[in-house]
Amino acid sequence: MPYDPSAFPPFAVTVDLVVLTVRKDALYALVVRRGEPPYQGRWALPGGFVRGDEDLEEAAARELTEETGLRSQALEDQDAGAHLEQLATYGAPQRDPRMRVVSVAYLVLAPDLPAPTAGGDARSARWASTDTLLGAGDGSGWEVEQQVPLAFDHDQILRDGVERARSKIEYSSLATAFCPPEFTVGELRRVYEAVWGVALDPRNFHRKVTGTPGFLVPTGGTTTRQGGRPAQLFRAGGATLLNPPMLRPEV
Amino acid sequence: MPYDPSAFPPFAVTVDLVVLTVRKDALYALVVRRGEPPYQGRWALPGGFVRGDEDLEEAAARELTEETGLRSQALEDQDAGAHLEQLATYGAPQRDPRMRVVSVAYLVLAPDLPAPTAGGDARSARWASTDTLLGAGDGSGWEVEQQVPLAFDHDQILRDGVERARSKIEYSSLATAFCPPEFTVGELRRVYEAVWGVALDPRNFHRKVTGTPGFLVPTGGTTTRQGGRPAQLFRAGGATLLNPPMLRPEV
DNA sequence: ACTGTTTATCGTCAAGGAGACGACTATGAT
DNA sequence: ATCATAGTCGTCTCCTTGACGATAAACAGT
Repeated sequence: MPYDPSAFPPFAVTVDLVVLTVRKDALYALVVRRGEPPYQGRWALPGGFVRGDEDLEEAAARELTEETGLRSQALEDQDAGAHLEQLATYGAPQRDPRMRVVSVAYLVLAPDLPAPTAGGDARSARWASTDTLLGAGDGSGWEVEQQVPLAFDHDQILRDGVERARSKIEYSSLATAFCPPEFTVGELRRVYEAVWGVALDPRNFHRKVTGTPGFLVPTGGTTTRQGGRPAQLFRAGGATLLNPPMLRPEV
Repeated sequence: MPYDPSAFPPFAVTVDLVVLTVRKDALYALVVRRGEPPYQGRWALPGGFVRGDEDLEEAAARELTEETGLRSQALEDQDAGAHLEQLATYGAPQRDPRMRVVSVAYLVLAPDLPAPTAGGDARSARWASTDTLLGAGDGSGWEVEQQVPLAFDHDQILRDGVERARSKIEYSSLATAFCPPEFTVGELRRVYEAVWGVALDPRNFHRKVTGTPGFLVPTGGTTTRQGGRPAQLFRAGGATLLNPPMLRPEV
């Protein structure tokens, strides 16, 4: 069958990025300010059109580098670079008022290090606390700063990304993607605490992560950067699945 | 900014369905025979183009009904109808030789009941064992029936769908989607055994599922359709998350 | 130098879940 | 009546978890 454009409606395909990091004991997401309509002046997730000859993940990695200077490696080698995985695809007919756009969202987990704004095409980018962005109040609505929703359906995408991160660190070693190449058990614990928004017992956490084969590999070094007694430094081990999982405390 | 078609390359967007069911103690997937090039005569996953005014999930539900007569309900009410959820999106530049196509795959879990082929536009459809389709041998390659790969990248999509189903029944009550509205503990156990390809201890399984609050609700009836002592009938309870999860045996 | 504070790490104990498996029950088939 | 088949209830042991005491090694201040 020859190429018959009349047989299907044309779509634009974009990638949107949920880039998460942990700083100041809270979960932060990268947002950029939109310089043009629609939603001009509003904050949005970074993203852009997929090129004609480019794979979806390639496009996501390209946008990530363009907007943050970060390199990604998807699942493969575990060296420097952020974790990147496909999140979900959003394609409601009216989600972009200009035309029919299907957006493939990717989730990126990165350590804190990168400078907030780096790349070229985003005029202004910043890290924003996901709690603030999503108005994660207790329902009483006392929050000082009334948050303007993100552009398009990006609030929903962000929510889905945060939820994916929250559940995924339960049964995988992905939390290490939020840490620098070398980190202490305490730093890793603070990642879990920030992502889940709970306090964990340091002793039980230490027992769990050091007792899980392949999760952590000691590098021999120690550090005192957190204050207190010097802590052992670790690298992420080869294990990607945690069995049994790290249990998220109830409610 | 006005609609500027030159600003982005046009894509076709399709949905592909991984429809899984359990029959004869094995996991089966729905495949249709392609009546036209490319891959003419080869088996493929059911699917089709997303219409211009249609949401992605709507398109998936429509294709499902067209090809199987099944109704779906996504996450919402838990009555008759198959479970439908988004799986992943595939968009490698050359995955369809005719043009640039991005396909949003959906996963459907259905009870055995439906007649293998129902709907209209698929000339020939059948249930095929996923083990056969994916050539799940032990690596020694002794299998009798040399399986021809599915069209396009559908082998990969099917693999991803099966893996999603396998992992998801661990920590959710989704296995009940493979069962008729009323079922016994034994039937539910056979679902787990078929999906995971392992044998489970009937006594421990019984204790686990009946002891998890909200998983199963007794209907009062009993049945003897499996032979042996009559078994209690249950419906799926409201709980969707299993905590603690059902543990998949090692290896 | 001593004291208090902070963070890391090791140990103990009790409660609960899971795997292994014995025993009993209620059907249909021979 | 006997057997085969499934379902259901218990028991025992091992392991993991959660709660929490105790010690260790750094720093800040007095």
